[in-house]
Amino acid sequence: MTLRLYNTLTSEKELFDSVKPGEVGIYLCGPTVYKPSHIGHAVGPVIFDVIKRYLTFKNFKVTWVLNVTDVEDKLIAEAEAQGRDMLELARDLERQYVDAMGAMGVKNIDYMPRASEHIQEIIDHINDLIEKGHAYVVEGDVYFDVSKDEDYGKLTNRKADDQESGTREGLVKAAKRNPGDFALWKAAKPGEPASAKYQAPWGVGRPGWHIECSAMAMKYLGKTFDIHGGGLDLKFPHHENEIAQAECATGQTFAKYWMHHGLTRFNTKKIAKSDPEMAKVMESLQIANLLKQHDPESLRFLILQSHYRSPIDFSDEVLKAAKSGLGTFRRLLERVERVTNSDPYKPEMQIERMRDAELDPRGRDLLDELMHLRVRFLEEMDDDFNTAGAIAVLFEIANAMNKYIDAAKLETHSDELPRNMLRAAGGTLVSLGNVLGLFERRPAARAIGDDGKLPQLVELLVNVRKMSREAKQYAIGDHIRDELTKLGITLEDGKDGTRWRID
RNA sequence: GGCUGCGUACCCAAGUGGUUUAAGGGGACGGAUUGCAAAUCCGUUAUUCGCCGGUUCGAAUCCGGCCGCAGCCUCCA
Repeated sequence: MTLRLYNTLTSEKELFDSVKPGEVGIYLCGPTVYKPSHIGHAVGPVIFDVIKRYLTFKNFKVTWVLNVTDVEDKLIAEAEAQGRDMLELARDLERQYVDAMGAMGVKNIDYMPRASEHIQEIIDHINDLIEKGHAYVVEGDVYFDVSKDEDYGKLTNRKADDQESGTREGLVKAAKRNPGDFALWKAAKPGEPASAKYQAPWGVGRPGWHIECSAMAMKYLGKTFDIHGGGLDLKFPHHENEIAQAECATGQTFAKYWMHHGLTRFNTKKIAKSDPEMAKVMESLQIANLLKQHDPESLRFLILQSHYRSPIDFSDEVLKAAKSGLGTFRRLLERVERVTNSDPYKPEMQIERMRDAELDPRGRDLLDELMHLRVRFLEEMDDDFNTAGAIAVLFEIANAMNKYIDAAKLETHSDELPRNMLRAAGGTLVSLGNVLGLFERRPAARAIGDDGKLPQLVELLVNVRKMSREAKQYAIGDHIRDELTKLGITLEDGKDGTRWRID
């Protein structure tokens, strides 16, 4: 099975062939930490987390770099507005970002370099470009000269001349040789904080946007590496400029594959801080706020249920649908746990290891079906990381397992053979889910009240209800159940008694 | 004006030339099960893929035109 991925550079799905055999280097553009992150910021990390998991699953040794830009104009302005130190504010926001990503299961980042801690590398990079005639100094600013780069525009297929003029009006510095030239270094302006001032050979100032990424990517991954990713909105100018800087400096290919994920929208509009309409809902779209009301796995599930290149229209409706869908797996795993008496979240068995002697006819059928579904899952992932297709397969696996439990009457019979088969099936479901960062642990019971007495209270009501039902006083029992349902506690009467769960 | 994408059922969404007279999820409805529910299982919900033409033995998938939506060209994941 071979992995294919869509390369923005060629606008085609290409066969994946790593630069170094068995190793993969990935660079994802991370946040500029000047405002709390919103849900859209989670999309890249979640998808690339899956990409790393899958490549690791395919036995590649993966190095994943996600940068933090903490020296930047808007950050300076925000710190100024809040009367705080720039780097202190940056660290705060970075911590919030890391916590939120961790909660959503993003845990495989190898390096999170900060721009402020790579000033020397940036200066060296700029120096290199100046020496090679690709950049020039004007009054303490350094600009990249696009006219000296024949390949400029190759990522987004654009020529500087065709771009709408006027938008840059007032922003175009007279000192620039071409309107498309961009800053590699910005001279310090009066009143700017000391933490944003660095000494460079051509004067005091700070890096321009773009240069930190090519400098840090090359430091951690080498001059040529495999995958560079980011949001669609970064294609131009950010990634175009990164390519220009890096390739003019090294004379070799920067990133082999460019992957861009779709943008998160709200009411079909991109989530953008500068949009006044969006400003009203921004707060509710902050990850920290969303995590207070929704469990992180649902958010992750929602993101992965569409293809990474498609936009996601975020809303309560889609979130609710994602949560319902996830519930199917959670209930199934609970069922597996009950029936097999083993922890499905720590799988010890997989279907691949089942032997014929351990199977009855029904088990054999399930095994065949699951083997087939497992292959389909991997095929979906091989096809440009089609997580939506992969999740569809997981649902089919869940259906097959539920059917098996029903047909073999595993909830009322205790034959060891089918239970083992179910354990293995659960193991495969969970380990495939793990490739997507799902089903990593038992969902935490929602805490309602901190005194821990809730379970006892529910048990009490369940018992009272049981007594009334035994006395055929169904009205009382139904009342208890209905009222609990209203509180978000669902009762399920099974053959072996009543179970309950909190949604 | 230039450059990108996208438009699949009530909603979300996969599928980019035949293996699909279109996966999967949510919702709704009907059935099995249940005292009744919930959960689970079975079934129904697109002969059709924005519209119009073209290429082809064959198109949701390729080409052209039109309509609609979004992104970039200015900070942006």
